[in-house]
Amino acid sequence: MPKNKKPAGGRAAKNFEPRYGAQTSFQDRKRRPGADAPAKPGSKSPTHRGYRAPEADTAPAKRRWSASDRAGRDEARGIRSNARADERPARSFDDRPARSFDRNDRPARSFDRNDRPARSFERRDDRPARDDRPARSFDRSDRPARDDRPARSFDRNDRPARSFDRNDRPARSFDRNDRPARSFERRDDRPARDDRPARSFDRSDRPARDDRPARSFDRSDRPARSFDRSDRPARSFDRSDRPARSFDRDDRPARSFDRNDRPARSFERRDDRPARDDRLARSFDRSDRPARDDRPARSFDRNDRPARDDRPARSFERRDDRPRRTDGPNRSDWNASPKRSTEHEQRVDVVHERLQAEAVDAATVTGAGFADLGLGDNIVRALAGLGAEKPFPIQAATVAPILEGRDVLARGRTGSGKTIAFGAPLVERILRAQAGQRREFARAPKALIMAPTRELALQIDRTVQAIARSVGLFTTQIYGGVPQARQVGALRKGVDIVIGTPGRIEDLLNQGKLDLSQVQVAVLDEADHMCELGFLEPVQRILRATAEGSQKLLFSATLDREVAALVDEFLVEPAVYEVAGEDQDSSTIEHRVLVIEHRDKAQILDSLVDREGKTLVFARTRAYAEMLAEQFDEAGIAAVALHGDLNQQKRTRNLEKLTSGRVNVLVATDVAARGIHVDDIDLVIQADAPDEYKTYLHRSGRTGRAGRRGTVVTLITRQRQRRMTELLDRAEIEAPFEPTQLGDDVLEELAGRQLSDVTS
DNA sequence: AAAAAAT
Repeated sequence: MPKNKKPAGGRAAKNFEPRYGAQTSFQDRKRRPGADAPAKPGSKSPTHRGYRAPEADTAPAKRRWSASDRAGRDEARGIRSNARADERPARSFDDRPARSFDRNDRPARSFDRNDRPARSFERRDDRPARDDRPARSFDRSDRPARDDRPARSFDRNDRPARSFDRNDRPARSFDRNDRPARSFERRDDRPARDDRPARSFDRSDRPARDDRPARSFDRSDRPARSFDRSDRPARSFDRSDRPARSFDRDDRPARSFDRNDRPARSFERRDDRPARDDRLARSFDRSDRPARDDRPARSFDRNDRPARDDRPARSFERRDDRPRRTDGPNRSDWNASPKRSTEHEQRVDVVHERLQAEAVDAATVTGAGFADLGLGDNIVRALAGLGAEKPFPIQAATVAPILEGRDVLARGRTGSGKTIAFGAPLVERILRAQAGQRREFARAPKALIMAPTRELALQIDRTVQAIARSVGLFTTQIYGGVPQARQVGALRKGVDIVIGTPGRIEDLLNQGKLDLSQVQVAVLDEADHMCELGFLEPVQRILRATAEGSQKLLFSATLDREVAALVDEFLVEPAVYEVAGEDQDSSTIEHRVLVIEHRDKAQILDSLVDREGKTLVFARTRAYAEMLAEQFDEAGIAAVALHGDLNQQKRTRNLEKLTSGRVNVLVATDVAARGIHVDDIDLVIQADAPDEYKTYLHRSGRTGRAGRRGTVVTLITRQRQRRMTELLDRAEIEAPFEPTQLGDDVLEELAGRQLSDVTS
């Protein structure tokens, strides 16, 4: 397909060949009547190869300049007047104005890669392009248009219209429904895959495989993947039934061999398995969780926790506490609606084995500074500039092994400083690897960081870029929802660290515009999430494109065996870390569950959201998130939404509105559940309870960051109490269930929480 | 259900 042609061109782009290309296109231009002026100096360049580089640079640059010139230089000047006043005059003095122009932009750009200047730059690039594709440029120039449109506020009022659009959206969601179809294709592909990593596939589908007809039957049965997931428990059920599976396990020894080099983790695990039966009683004691009875698998996992025995006693205490919890709210209600609960039981929430980790005691590492951990002065200064004077425990734990080049798995709870924990040593490592080498034009990236959402990728870049620039390394973001041109342009010039989301990364990879073959360090943030359906396979393909033996770093607040699919294939003797004493008892987050009548929900949300501090509201669907934002607006509370139905510009802008405090209420889907850091969110409201305990942990982790206080309120109906209890158990969270009606004091208390906190 | 590519 045409894509196959592109890679060739793209690869060539790294060498000088594209320049020939540029020259030819330049020569073409030269023949055009309109390009006379730039043509003259450039026409010499092909004949004087010695001068090729500078002149070739000049020529295309001038071409660009004249084009944008025509398209509206004045406007461009206006936009950049400040920067120009500072820098441009001097440089435009150079022989090669255009080039120096680029250079000028570069600082600006790298500066701005996050922010806006890049935008203005992009605009300029687009302008010439606009002639070619008016429609697109129109979309973009939407911006000016927007200003013209009082429409924004009008939109709000108009939202009926929007909601009308939304009615159209079902069509969209229909498209979404097509996706399953995609996954269908994928499934079809899988057979082919049996050749290679069939194992991950094996794992989930093994039972089904034997009965392949049944599989297809399942599929037709359920449009729902969630059914798949719910099958997992079933799977585990199969486990016990099936020697076959244990047989599979036996097959793994090959794999486990790889592993056995590693900490006895896997070993112990295996040793534990027999022991599990013995421990059943214990697990019963612990959880006496209803779910457990239903799900052998889970108790399995729990049993696996023997690892815990090694850990601080806290986990034990936890467990002792838990029975109390179940005493608490609503045991009688568990029996109240068994049907529903079994239905629900089939839903998502899978508890994987915990990774056995070396618990790093915060006390042992206090006192050590970043410099002591092996980071250079510039980086240490950059970290201080980011407000990180002293390493957090997770950082103290991971920096040294990462610098050693080890593969690392790290679990640190939300807001514990994971980004710096991998970002700083990653930069140091790349720096050391490049010591003495010049930064070449069009050099291929040496490090790759992947995150599940664009916002998170952006946020990571903000941190990592600050560190990287302190030592002269460049980062770029590669994520979807925005035009490729600027990203590709940055890659052409050469970057050291790529930060992005899997979709666009793979896209550019396939187009040959992104070369990962030089990547020495690959990071997966929210690694467990990246191993979930829909993410795992692209991530695997991307990781396979990195350099042989590249270092892999997997981070998440909820890191567990779910990452096994990646660990088995990509990690060698990984070091596994978590921070001792990081449990909910030591958390700064207070959890509350309000049991409400569904008919009161809207008004209760209104009263909760009507407050002073920053509030993040989670909804399950995009449509509901949008609806709630609208509802709050109509109730006189400024609110914006964040979800995947918005274009990237709106997403970015709406999140920024909360960050900057222009609004205090953001209603989001789970796109904002993981990783997003907004400094002072003190209340998280779950308008819809999450289905997975991990989701609960991540959502609630948007508050209480870096030791601040925060409150999480979850609204549920009576029917949901049992599920909620189970979920909180898995999350190891204690939360009172409070029957709540409109006008109850608890609503006032929660809405005013920030004020009372300030006084205390 | 959501997210992640673009069209």
